[in-house]
Parts: sequence; structure tokens; C-alpha cells
Amino acid sequence: MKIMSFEELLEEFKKLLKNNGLKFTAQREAILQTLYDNPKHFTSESLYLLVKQSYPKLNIGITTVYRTLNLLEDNGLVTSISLGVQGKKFEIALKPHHDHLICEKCGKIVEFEDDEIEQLQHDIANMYEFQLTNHLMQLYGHCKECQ
Amino acid sequence: MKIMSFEELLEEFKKLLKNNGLKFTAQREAILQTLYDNPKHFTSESLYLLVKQSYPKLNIGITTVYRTLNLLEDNGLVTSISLGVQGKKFEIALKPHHDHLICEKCGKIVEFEDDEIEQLQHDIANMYEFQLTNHLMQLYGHCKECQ
DNA sequence: CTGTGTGCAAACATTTTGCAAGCAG
DNA sequence: CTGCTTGCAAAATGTTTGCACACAG
Repeated sequence: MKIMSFEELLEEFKKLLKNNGLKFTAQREAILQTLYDNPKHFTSESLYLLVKQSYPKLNIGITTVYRTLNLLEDNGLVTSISLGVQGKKFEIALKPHHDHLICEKCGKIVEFEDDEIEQLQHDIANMYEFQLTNHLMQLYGHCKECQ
Repeated sequence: MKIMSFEELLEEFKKLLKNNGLKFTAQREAILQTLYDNPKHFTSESLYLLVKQSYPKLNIGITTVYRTLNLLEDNGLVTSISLGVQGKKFEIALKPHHDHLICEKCGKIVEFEDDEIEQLQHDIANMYEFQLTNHLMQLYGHCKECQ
């Protein structure tokens, strides 16, 4: 259910770097590849640990993970969710739109889609004469295990 | 558009404290009063500064603000929303939930409520066995004037 | 009186920044 | 070569904890 291959994603990333006078490095590639191969929600640290484990020779630093995630997010290649005290989670922006259920205790994230809500959102936008470009919906609560 | 008077809220708070063997203090009252009088979103620090300014004799500490906000949130008297990488915002739970339409060009914000969407959100939460505490829905687009 | 609440300072956790050395272009 | 990038350590944020004294019940 990927929208593009890793090669296409990599091309887009390289183009983005070139347009901004930035450089293509092994660390940036490793982070992008890891995000692509693991379509789940990462904290900065969990991504750092996985990249470190997958590419031991790179000896990557967590600083680079933070910097690269911010770069990717600024350019729309990853999206993030704020979890308050527990930080932020990131995922690669390769999937069709979906919303999130977020457990405030353990930080677990469940994805869902609901066409009916999408339709109602459009109805509301029409009522207020807004032309929609995007939306964000996050439901916070306690998951079954944390109740 | 307040649902209850401060006196009623205070009674509820005192009952809650008594039920948990906790004590009613001037600091806790000042925080509750400040939240009640200012129905907006506070960060822990902005609330701390306002309470400090409103009740200079109390010489309140930010520690107490954190502790009181957590107490109030645990008992449903305030709700919170996770915003960016840094922090959380709190607001007193006195208004029915409302969502936002945000114009990406002029920054205008329109509040709306939609019972049908609220119902669907609860249905989704039930499906995944989540106990909802809060939610965030923001629709981004261009308002009539900016199209 | 008893035990909870408070402010302070220190501890923590997470993210950002300064810097010298490394490396892409 | 040039200057962006990196990893490290230190700094900056935001939040929690340990402690001794204050005070509500």
C-alpha cells in the first residue's frame, strides 16, 4: 500500500536537497531508508536506536536524527504527532490520509479512516464557505490496556 | 456561555478534594479562579505567571501549578491538548467541545460544533476500545474572502 | 497534632546549539 | 577547496522529585 518506491522517494529527497543547497549524505539516506522500511510511528529516540542498529558502521548520533527529522518534516516527507510530555512521533508521509487515536498514558497510536467523518468535514467547510486543503483529527484517550 | 458559576465549580472541587483526602488551599483556589476567569488555553508557565501576578502575596511556585494542573486534569476539571514539541496547553472544562476551521491565508479561525461528528468519534473510540478524554480537529483551508 | 501541601533547588528527560573535524560537490 | 554536515558535549527547555518547613483539618 506504498504510494511510491524507495527509489522514487530518494529522487524526490535528492531534488529537495539540491534545491536548498544541501548535501546528500549516508546518514540522511539511512534515516530515510529506515523510515521507509518501517511504516510505523517513531519517537526520535526509537528511530535513532533502529538506525544505529541497522547501520552500525555509520556511528550515527541522535543529533543527526533530530536534524534530519526536522528537515524531512519541513519539506513534507514525514508528518508528526505531538504527544505532550512524552514528546513527538514521526511517520513517513507515504500513506493516504488517515487519522489517529492516541493513548495519553502509554502513547500507543491507532490509525483509522472514516469516510463519513470526511464527508461531514466537507459539509462543515461548505457551510462556512471554506475551501478545504487539509485537516487534522486526533482522538485522545486511554486504550484498553491502560484503563 | 459558562455552564456553571465559580461557586458551583469550587464546590465540586472541594468535594473532589475531600473524597481523596486532599486539602483545600489558597494556592489551589487561586489557580482554579484564574482558569475560570480566563477561558483560554494556558501553558503551564503562562498560567503560573498570571497567577503570580494576580495573587502576588501567595508567592506561588511553578511546581504547585504543575501539581495542581495534573490534579485537575486527572479529575476532569481541565482538559489538555498537546501542541508542539514543547509543551501542552490546558483549559478549564466548562465549554462544550468545539473544533476549528483555520484559514491558511489570513489566519482567521472559526469555531464550530457538530454533534454528528462527535458521535462518530465516540463510535470509532468504542470500536478500538478507547476511553476518550479529549480530541482535536482542525480543518485547514481558504475562507470565502481569501479564495 | 498529623499528615498533606508548598517553595526551593536539584534531578530528569528531551531537544537544540556551539564547535572542530570530516566529507560532498 | 568551500562550506555544509557530523558527533560530541554543553546548553536550553519543560517537567518532576526530594526535602524541610508551613498549615489545613
